[in-house]
Amino acid sequence: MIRIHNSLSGEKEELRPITPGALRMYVCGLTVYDYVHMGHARMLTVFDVVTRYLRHRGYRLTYVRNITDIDDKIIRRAAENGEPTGALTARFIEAMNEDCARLGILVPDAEPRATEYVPQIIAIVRQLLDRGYAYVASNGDVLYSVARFAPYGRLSGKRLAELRAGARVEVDEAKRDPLDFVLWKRAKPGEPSWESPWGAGRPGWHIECSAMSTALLGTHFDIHGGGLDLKFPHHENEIAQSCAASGDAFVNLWMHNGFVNVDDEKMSKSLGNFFTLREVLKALRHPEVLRYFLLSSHYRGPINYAPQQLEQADAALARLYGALRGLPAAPLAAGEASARFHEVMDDDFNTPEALAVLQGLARESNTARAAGDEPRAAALAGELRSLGSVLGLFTVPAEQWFRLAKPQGAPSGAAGEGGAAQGPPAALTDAEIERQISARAAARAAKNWAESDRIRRALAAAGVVLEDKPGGETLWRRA
RNA sequence: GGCUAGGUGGCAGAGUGGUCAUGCAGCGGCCUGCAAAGCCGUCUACGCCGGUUCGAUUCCGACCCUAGCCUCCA
Repeated sequence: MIRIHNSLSGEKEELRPITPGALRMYVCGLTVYDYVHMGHARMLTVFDVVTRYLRHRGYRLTYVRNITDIDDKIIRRAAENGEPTGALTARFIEAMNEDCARLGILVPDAEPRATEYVPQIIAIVRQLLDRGYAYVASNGDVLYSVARFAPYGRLSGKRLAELRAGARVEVDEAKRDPLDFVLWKRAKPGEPSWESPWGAGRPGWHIECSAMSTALLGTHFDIHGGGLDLKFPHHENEIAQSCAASGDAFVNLWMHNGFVNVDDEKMSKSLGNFFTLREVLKALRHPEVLRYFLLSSHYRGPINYAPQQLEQADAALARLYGALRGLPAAPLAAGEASARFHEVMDDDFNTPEALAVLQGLARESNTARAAGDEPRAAALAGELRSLGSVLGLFTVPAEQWFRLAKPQGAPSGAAGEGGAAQGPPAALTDAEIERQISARAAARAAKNWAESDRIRRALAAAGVVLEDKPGGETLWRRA
């Protein structure tokens, strides 16, 4: 039984597919006017693991993740650049796809773009007008009348009166209620626009998700996800729109991933503590290190980004790869660890606990190997490998993993600081390293420890660490 | 001000009414020509004050502190 925390009830609930054996999930993706940042990376990774795990559990999951390719920020940025919005968004969609591929994010079953669903958006706006949930304002915008939707505020735990009392909502004379939000925005001169029954305009900020999820998954589906910051008002408004338009239940489970913080504050451009995925990845041995880091805390809690944390993830992951190294691929034998792994993952995707299970498996396998019980070691390593791959780990052959170098000069501090690189040690090629190891092996055979140690020190200075194995074999890794 | 999450050992981070999270770092041991890796052990953790209980880090109440949302945001 899989239990998932539902933001709507604030409690863990049993996952009960609307259609037996199948699941439909919609996740709010990116607004494409800039590069993928760490917050996006967490959202992408969290729902990637959700997808992988639910499929691993046998569900036929349809995963839809939208792309917002028209909005104020896009229009503004395109204007600043002096380029059409389409050129801007095409560029950043491509960049996003590159970043996702590097991070090992599975491609969703559909990635609808708002601009491709304008007819569906217009249809749902019309429906809301027909049903009396929307009105055409004096300025030509079509607005949603929040007061008409009784359950408004249920997801975010807010009441209309409280929200109004917050008084931080801009007063807009065209709105009957300050909390009413735009469904269809009348175009200003020079802005991209589409023809509609209410004149040339473009979709509001929230309606695209209602239109696209309905078009691709139907009016009632299983899971809707996104970052915690979308809970209000975006998801609250989606509920208001979709439920009002269809009269159906809309979404069974709402999942929200926590923020990426820096120095315990939410990452944001205004604070200057903003990191793009690209710059973070540049400092890592492999993107899997970031995945390990992201999965080492629970998806709902905050995660604090710091270079030191990535170092720890690098070391922890190396320990796992170390257990995999040098063992023949063994057929999977699902043991106690698998049962435990499923137990904790079934409980609202407890990835930190799942990683602890993997670490335990590594220790057991190492112990068996040290005792000379290679079949058992191989079986445990096989279990480790197969469970890890459910989380998207172990995409690199273990031997190769240790040949990956950790780049120098990790980005720390505020973005933009281009820390001066320390004199990087001359990188040795694999072949050169192997040659040195052969020379050292000869010295060792002659019990010439001075020469043997000299070579080892020289390699160490170049960032290569040696490990002599019992059989006389010497393994190496880049520190 | 309203609402919502949290405060765990040097660091990160799970979890539980009474045995161990896990990883990183440190220390001791085994192993090793010496190392490294690995294994074993170790380092008196659960914000503060009350309450319930045979027993609370875990349940209840008050308090302090932090973060987030209430405005675009993954």
